[in-house]
Amino acid sequence: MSRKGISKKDRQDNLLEKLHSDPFVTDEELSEAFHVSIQTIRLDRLELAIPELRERIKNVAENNYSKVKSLHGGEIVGELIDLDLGKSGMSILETDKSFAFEKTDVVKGQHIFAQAESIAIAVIDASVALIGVANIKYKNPVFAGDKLIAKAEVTRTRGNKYFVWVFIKVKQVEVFRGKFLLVSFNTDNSKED
Amino acid sequence: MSRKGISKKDRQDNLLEKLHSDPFVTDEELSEAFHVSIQTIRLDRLELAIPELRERIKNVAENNYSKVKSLHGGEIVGELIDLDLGKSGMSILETDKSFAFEKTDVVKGQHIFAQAESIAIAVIDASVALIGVANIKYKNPVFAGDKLIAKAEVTRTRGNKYFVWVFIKVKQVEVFRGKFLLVSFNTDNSKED
DNA sequence: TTAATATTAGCACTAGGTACTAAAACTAAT
DNA sequence: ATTAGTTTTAGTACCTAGTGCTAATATTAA
Repeated sequence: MSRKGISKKDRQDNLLEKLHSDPFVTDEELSEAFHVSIQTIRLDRLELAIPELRERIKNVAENNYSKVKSLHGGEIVGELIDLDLGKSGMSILETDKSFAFEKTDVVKGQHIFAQAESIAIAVIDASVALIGVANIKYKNPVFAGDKLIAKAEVTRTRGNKYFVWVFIKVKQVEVFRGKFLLVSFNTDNSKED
Repeated sequence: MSRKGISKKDRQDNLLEKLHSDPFVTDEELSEAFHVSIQTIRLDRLELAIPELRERIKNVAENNYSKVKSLHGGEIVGELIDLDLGKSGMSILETDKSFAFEKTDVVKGQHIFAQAESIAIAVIDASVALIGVANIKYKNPVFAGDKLIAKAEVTRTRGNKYFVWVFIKVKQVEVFRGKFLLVSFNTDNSKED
């Protein structure tokens, strides 16, 4: 190994790590951080097939643009594959490492819950439903990579209240079940506050 | 108004709309779309204080990077303000329109659930806990802008099982309560699969 | 000492701009 | 129609964060 600084291999390993945790660093900043010339950094990126800063930023923007929308935005969590409005519905959610705890690869409950909630809302009417009460059981842990299949069924309707059961399975094995009480608002004439 | 094409005002209105729905368009593409020179587009952007393409992309990337992380990533949902490990904890989550349904401004259950789940996990130990069973009640709707204050308390411990109650309030009014059963893994010696 | 590998340097070129000046075209009012 | 004002177009120099290339210099291993 060289006496001045670290070896090429080590530098490239560090480079990968650094850019993974912060994709917003320029070659110049990297060259200063590693005490090498800017050309060395560029050769490293070439070898490791890491795109330039602007491409990296664009990738982050494009990837997360849709991700945030589907998580945070108005859309359903998971892919809607069947819907009989007012009666039943199904959705599929393909999980990956980003849904899970790093150490255990166990998918966080919030994502399973989000899929269940959103299919429950979808079978009623996404725009005007609010969750009232949910009675939830996680039967088995879900791991990153598992494909979650959620089934929702409306069991009772009373006025603007809907009772919806949601079951989620992974390879025929039930991992979640929950009863959702949804209350629909009358957005048209509800200015009596 | 000019006979060739549209007025300046209309073009600028359209420009704002277009860039809002798709921030990834270059000045050149815009100049072609509006049948004006590239300089006109740049003058328009200057007047409307719209940054250049690269800045726009960077903004999208930076905004969503943290959002996705806090929603999707390993961190806690909400801001941890108090923690007595193994006993109790508190967190605050400030909501905005992005947490809510567009039409009703009602905050989605998944976000409230995520805050509750993550404070429950935090009081045990974020790295090795998994949610087992949750018994949930939403007492009152939460609206965009509300500040959610979550309190978690460990009520019972039995082996690697923990019972945690979580209450969430908005201005002293309880909006959520839930009982979480957390099961901690022994990641050190769990290779007996 | 020689050969191979790693690093640095320099140059031309690129996209997608900014900042500025100047000319041309269109519009409205007298 | 002429003048004044606004709007649009054109062109130049400059910027960042690069690519792609060639060539020279260091460093290391045999």
